[in-house]
Amino acid sequence: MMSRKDAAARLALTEPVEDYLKAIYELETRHGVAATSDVATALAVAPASVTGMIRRLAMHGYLDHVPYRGVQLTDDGRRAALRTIRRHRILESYLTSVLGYPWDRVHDEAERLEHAASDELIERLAVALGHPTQDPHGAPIPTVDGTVDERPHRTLADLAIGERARMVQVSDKNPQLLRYLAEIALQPGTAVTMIAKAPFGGPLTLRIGTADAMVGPSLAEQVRVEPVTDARTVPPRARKSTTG
Amino acid sequence: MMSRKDAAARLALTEPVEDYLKAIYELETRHGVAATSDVATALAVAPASVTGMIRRLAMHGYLDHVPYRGVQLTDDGRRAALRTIRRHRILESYLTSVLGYPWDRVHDEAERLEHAASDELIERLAVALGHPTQDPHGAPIPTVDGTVDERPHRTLADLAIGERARMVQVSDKNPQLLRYLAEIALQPGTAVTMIAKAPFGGPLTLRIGTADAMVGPSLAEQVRVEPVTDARTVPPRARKSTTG
DNA sequence: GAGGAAAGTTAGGCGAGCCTAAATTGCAAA
DNA sequence: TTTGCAATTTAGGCTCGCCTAACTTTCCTC
Repeated sequence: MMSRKDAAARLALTEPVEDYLKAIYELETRHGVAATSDVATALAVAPASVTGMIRRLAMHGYLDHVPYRGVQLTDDGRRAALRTIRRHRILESYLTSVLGYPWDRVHDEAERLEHAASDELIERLAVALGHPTQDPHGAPIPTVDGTVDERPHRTLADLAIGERARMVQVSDKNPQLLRYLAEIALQPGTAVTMIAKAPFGGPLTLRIGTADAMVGPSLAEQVRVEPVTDARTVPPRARKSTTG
Repeated sequence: MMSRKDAAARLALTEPVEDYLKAIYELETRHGVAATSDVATALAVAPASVTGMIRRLAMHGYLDHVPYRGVQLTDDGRRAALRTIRRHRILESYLTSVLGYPWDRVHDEAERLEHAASDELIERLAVALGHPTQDPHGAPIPTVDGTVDERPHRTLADLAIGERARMVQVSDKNPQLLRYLAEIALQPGTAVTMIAKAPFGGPLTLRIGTADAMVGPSLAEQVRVEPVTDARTVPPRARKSTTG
């Protein structure tokens, strides 16, 4: 029998290890529990590989694992995952705000840099940005001590006709979607009004500023919104050009 | 028999591969040829590990290897090495000039980032810096097409008494040395005059600006200088504060 | 020229992460 | 309750990059 304390040395936070913890964290916040096969899909590896890594992560106290039942992050695991996510989002913010990257191309770059950057670098970037609270896609940036505001949000598809809302977030992983949103000028902070919904899950018509845009239902499901509480649109943070 | 063309696929430029090519390039420019044991020392691995990697690199056309005689980079190998060195030096420049890193702490950070950064990122940093030609330690930055000015320079220890010279370069790998140089205000572009040399390889006295500084002979050997051709000191490039 | 030290290579092994194929388990529908 | 499928784990194997130990080669000295 091998308890987590028998582990010879602390597990090094290698690139694969950080990627697993991040993926498990994201699945856990979305579905409450991370399934082996979902982790495998997220990381593009075989399910058997996930089982192997899960065993190592659990042995080192990052996960609680009940065989055949799924995994849960421990406090240690959650802390490690949030550290990686903070790095990722700060990097994305810096790349867009300071270096002029378009928002559809920052994900892959941040994905690689997040494993190589030191804590000092990340904090210098955060300072240069004025300690941003959201990344360019509207995702909240965890603090250094590991707290995040992961409120669930409604999607664009949930809006009733005539309802007004403000876009708050979109996944950073779909460049094509991001390019389309840039085209119709829909970004975090933008207010939208639902104009019309075609029946049977057909396209939706949105008013964005003074223009109308037609969007498919699958797109609408990927865009998160929140109610507009004040009269006028207020962007959640200062934003620079993301044209590249 | 296996020629380099039989290699199934192109060798991936992984982190170790880039490190080996860079180390071999640096040894080659210093000593004409890279010895297995010197590569091993530079990378802190066992000589047998170097032999193994050399075989792979030679098989893929990055090196010419004559067993027991040492290695030479091919054009492909030199190109790959210079690409990594360019990334390293641009990163060091950005970290000091834009993010305020002290020059004794940029090496390790750049060492990790150089493997993760995309070409696009490196070129954006170069643009932001105005296409610098030297890094903070005075090392020349290779161009995108792989050319560098690697002129050999005399060292501070070579100066005759009364001789005036301009510091051009110092290794980025010795933080302690770099901190001391910062303390006596000696950096690339600074003019110095040799005031006195103690006999039997004793300490040297230098005039830097209006102050005199005593330096050991081993330090003096690590600082490269060139003759001062014009009347006044001209820094080779705009420089920002490196206090951190 | 011979001998030995130093340098380089070969042999054999290890861990991390990945794979496929073959069990095993859990769940849901009949 | 049984049965079958989907999810998961185990078994066994691979490559990369590293190691130590044992060997070969080179080269320097006598």
